[in-house]
Amino acid sequence: MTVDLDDTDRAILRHLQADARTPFSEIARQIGMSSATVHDRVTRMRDAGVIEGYHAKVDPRAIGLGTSAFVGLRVEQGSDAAVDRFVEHLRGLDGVQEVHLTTGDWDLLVRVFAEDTDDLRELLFENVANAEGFARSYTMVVLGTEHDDPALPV
Amino acid sequence: MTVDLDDTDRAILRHLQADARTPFSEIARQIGMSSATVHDRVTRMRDAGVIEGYHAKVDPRAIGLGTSAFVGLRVEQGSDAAVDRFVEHLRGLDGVQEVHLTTGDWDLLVRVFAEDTDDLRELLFENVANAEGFARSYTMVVLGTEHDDPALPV
DNA sequence: CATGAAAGAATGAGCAG
DNA sequence: CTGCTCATTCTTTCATG
Repeated sequence: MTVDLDDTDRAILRHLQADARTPFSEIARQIGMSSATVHDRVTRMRDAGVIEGYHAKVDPRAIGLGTSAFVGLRVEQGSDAAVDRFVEHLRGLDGVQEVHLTTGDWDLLVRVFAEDTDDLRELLFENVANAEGFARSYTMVVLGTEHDDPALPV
Repeated sequence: MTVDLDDTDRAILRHLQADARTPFSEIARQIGMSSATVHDRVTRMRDAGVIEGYHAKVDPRAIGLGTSAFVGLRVEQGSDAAVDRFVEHLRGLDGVQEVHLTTGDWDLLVRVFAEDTDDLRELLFENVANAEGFARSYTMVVLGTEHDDPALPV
């Protein structure tokens, strides 16, 4: 699971995190290596699971998802199995982007997207609060995203 | 800001969200259009800001970031200017990936990555809690990410 | 929105340090 | 073992209908 990465690998990762469609030849030029080498390193990092994928980042508002929120969720009698079943249910819901198990007041912290507050209410009341195992929720509506850099510090 | 997207655009977005390096020719084949058309649509959506970018998704653990957390933050006398200054400070910190303004108990909800709990403590105590305007924080350590789909439902 | 052509990139084999 | 050169194939890109 742990992978050895040298400075070359890290430089490549920085480029691909910033723009996953940068031509390998361009990355090669910038780090002073041949594109074959870049190709090689990238292949190795994909195979090793360091690079999990390449994804277009879409503006939620542009596709009509103007509302988003973080929702803290508590599951009844937070047993492992109960939480698992609940997570499975959440995973199937449109608009649920991330589900995290966390320490603190809730068992789960969930990131959701919705068209508007009506849509959000529907998602929460009809699809989350009605689910088996649900105990209570705490919704933090996102008023603004001030920073969102998909790149990790490599 | 609002852009009209037809079914073709949406199909293209689904492909690029799932794998941003899918050749346009392959997308074209799957949606029954020429690659020139796909190229055209993609260019338009990039220019319109619908597609904000393409990013490699890197496994945090593979690069030594085994710990992550959501941190709720309260800013002293939560005036706009005070929050803005605080956000600016957070933006400059390594490991701070997202900063959201939210409703609820905190002014800000922040997603952070760290090497381990020691590194997380350092980030929070030395770089966040010491900053001007800081009032209090509430840290939710991520014990597990059960779901993390970068694709929005288009 | 498609066709077709020109430019450029990805990919893989084999070679060199 | 790691990176490079080279050649093939495939993709991107753009002018045109």
